[in-house]
Amino acid sequence: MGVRLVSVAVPAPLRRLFDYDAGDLDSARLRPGVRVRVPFGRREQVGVVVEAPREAEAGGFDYRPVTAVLDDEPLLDAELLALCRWVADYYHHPPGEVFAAALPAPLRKGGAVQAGAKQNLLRLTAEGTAALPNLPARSAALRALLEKVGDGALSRSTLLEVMPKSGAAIRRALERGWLEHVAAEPGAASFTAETPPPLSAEQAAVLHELQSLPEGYTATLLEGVTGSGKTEIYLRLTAQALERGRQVLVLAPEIGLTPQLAERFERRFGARVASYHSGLSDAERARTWMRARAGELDVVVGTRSAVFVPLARPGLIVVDEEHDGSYKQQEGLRYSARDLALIRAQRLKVPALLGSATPALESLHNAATGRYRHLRLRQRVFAAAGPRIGVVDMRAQPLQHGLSRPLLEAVERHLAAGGQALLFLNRRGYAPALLCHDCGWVAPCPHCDARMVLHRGRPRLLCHHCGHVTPVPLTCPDCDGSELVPVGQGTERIEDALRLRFPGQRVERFDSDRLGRAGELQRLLDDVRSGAIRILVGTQVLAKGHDFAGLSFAGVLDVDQALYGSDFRAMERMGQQLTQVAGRVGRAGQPGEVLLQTHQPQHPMLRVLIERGYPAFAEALLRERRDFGLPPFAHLALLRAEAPQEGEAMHFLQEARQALPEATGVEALGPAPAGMQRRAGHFRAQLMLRSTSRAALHRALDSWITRLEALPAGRRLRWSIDVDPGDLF
DNA sequence: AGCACGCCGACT
DNA sequence: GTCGGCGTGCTC
Repeated sequence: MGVRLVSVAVPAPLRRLFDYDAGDLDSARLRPGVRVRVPFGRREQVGVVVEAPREAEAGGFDYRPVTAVLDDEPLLDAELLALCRWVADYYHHPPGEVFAAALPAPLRKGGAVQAGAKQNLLRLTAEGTAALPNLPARSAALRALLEKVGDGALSRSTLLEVMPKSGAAIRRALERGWLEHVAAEPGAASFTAETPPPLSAEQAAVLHELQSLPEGYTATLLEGVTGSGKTEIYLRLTAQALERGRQVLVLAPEIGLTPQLAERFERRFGARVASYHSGLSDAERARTWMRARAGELDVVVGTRSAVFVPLARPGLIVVDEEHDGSYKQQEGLRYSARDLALIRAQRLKVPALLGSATPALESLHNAATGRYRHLRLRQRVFAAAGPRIGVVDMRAQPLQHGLSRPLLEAVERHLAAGGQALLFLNRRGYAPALLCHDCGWVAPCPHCDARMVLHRGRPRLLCHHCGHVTPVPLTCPDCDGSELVPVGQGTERIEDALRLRFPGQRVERFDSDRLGRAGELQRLLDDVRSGAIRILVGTQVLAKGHDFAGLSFAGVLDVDQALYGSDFRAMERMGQQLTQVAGRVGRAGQPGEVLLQTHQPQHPMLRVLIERGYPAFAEALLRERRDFGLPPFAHLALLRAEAPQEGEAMHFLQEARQALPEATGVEALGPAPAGMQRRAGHFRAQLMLRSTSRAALHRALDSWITRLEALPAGRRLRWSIDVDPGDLF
């Protein structure tokens, strides 16, 4: 007597599938991709059917029956299902957890979410157009709203993202008949669409080349300097895809960039566009996921996790700012959304387009070896040529709060000429350390090998690694001395210093502390564009893709910090950040200026970057990577471990190293304590595997992990595998 | 990850 | 004498 068994991915940290008795459930209902409720230990779980039911001999094992089938149609189509299985395989991650990562929370929990409901765009009516000039001065919100919509119809959801808190104004405008709802049309060329701007000759050439690619999968790296009009290329290609009745998936590195992108796509096509990122509610995400799956959306713009959004009619996948490190998830399932985007495009047989002004070394290498087509946009569309880049030798420079005189003078000069200035410092808070002048004590984090950072907005000491907070001590806990001095500069301190130095000029800070609330960034960006904000101080938030038309100066306050990062990607990131910051600068007809503060003005890599630009810099770095056998010339995987007791992680990793299968072109390095050994109360260490052969690396990982799971030492601590690690610490 | 089972310390 | 500490083992 046989049984019918069905393989289910159950959300548990176990690298295997579980078989259930299909009972008398119809095989047509238990298709792969369908969610099921199944008993699992003492509880019930929602899992995903991964393989069609199969007949099996009733052996000694007593399989438990499937409790309920949750979907009539597979929730995950064949492509998404295969993608998830591939991800579980490639990242050596528990399959159930991969499915959990791919599904928005409500679906993961077994809920049913309706797609349906057509999307409405808001459009300015004739009455609205007439009312706009006569609005009283105090109706600022209403005016801003009507002006925004006047530029082209937008959906309510995008509107709320780019203009937070405009909900009331929208309601009022609808009541007064100044705005109206229009149904978003499927595909391109709806009546609401804006007219595309003319292309530069260079853009036209690039577009022509992209449009004459063969059907099916192609991968293209679009290397375009800031302001060269990459987005316009995305839009034109999207137009083509929509005309063919296809959907487009656009990935952006961070939440702050998606609303503007979504806005541009909506404006252009009046089409059915939605954004997908962690700033949205679970319900919104689930709805977008379902609508994309049903083919009701034409364009999805989203961050990392959007790479798992199903597409009913896939036509194009775009990865904007493809070099950005935030495409790599840094915990749990450590996937790279950029890499997955390419895998998906390949499997879906659609083109993939990777855009960046500063491509990742991996992508440049892929282009050089012919895996990607390499297209370039070298000219800026509006601004004059790239900025003049100068270096301030900080040695023997008197500093005011980390600001040198040449830098302050440059800011002054540019402000006087009507420009705006940006100061970049990748360090939040007021000061990175608090020091006792009497005994030399420095406030440490009790849980990490790190110093507490002094914050002044809400005065406190904060650990940037574990979030530990303490009040600011008035006296030294060691010697009772009362002279505690903030050492070094963070963005808050620079902000204060600039306010003092440039009274009457609006200075604003852009970092994750300041931009905590959703929409705050959009508001500040509006004030930058209107010219109200004269000086911008901020962290990498400012190096990411925002356009500032009036910016004529950028200062990078601490280049050295990046020059001596301990990670093998530190130099690459430094070059990308400097180039991105420099790219923000320059107005029409005026080239702009960049100053880099450093104690190492002769640093060879810095010289290459400044004198010969990012492409030459990247080439030099690639040679270095080749010499040291680092990616992209070798492939890495990391076994990370952390334990509350010192030495435990190292001990486990020693055992793990012993358990490594016999050398098969795979080399083990370590174990070594992590760069910051103790973090959040855990001691951390890692063991690196390296191979020039991806296949060999994965073969080794496969058998190794099986042995690791059997290792008793492994059960007493947390360990994880990181394939293609983004950084080594 | 949960959740139960199991075998040693301070409480009504 | 029990309540409960978290080590260990299992989940079709």
